[in-house]
Amino acid sequence: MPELPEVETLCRQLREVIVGRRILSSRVIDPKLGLLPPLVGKTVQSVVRHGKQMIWTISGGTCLVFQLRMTGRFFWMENDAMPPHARLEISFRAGRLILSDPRRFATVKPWSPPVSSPVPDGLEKLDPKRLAEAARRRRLPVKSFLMDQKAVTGIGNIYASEILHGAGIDPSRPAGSLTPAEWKKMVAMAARILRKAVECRGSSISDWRDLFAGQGEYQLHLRVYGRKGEPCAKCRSKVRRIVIAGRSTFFCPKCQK
DNA sequence: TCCCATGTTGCTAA
DNA sequence: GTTAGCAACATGGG
Repeated sequence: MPELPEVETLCRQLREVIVGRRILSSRVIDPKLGLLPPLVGKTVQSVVRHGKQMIWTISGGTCLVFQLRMTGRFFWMENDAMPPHARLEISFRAGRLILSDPRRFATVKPWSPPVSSPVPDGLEKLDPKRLAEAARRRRLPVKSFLMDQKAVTGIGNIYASEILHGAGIDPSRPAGSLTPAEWKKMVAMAARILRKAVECRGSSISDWRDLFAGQGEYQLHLRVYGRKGEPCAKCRSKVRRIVIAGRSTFFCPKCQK
């Protein structure tokens, strides 16, 4: 489920309620999630995002790396209710944090050193020249390249379609065929769209909810994703749906070349 | 019943 | 080495 804007939203909200707070108890409800080191009495020192991963630094030097995959969500609970599909519960003085995950794809892993990565993040200032170089001579569809977490981190299926539409680029084009000007446009659109989506606290197209169970609003701004057969916002041609690498891909055949 | 789903990994074959 | 295609993971909604 969550792509960069959704994970960023959770990180920002989590910082408000758990950073600097002591853990009173922790309980892995579904062991498929992963095993946790002892956390009771420790403090959450920081919550950062890299791509779609969320990384907590815990006092004493441990890091926890969360991957929410398709349906993982965090909920902050200040009463005794338990959301459905709860997989992990961590209690603080002010409330409980629940990781809920219907499809059970989410993972958490302890990690000893600080997590760092040379892969540029979609919210950072991407460098069009670096991207063009990484894509050079590659024939895979540019949409797959954008979603390759080893090329750029954080862009998933929804925002890939949106960014390509914004940049006017056909998602099936070989990644290596884009001109420097097209990479420049792509980087500008990625920054604009992802920033706006973060401001909107993500896209609630089916069931995404933020830490406080609120809906995001970016679904109201989606131009092509999920809009098969509807008129393109730019040229009124019909939006098409195709499948690339097994994933639904939405684009306008007239204004994306 | 079937198809679809905001993700990732691993295998096989071209 | 690169890429496409597929299955797997597991569950719920239309």
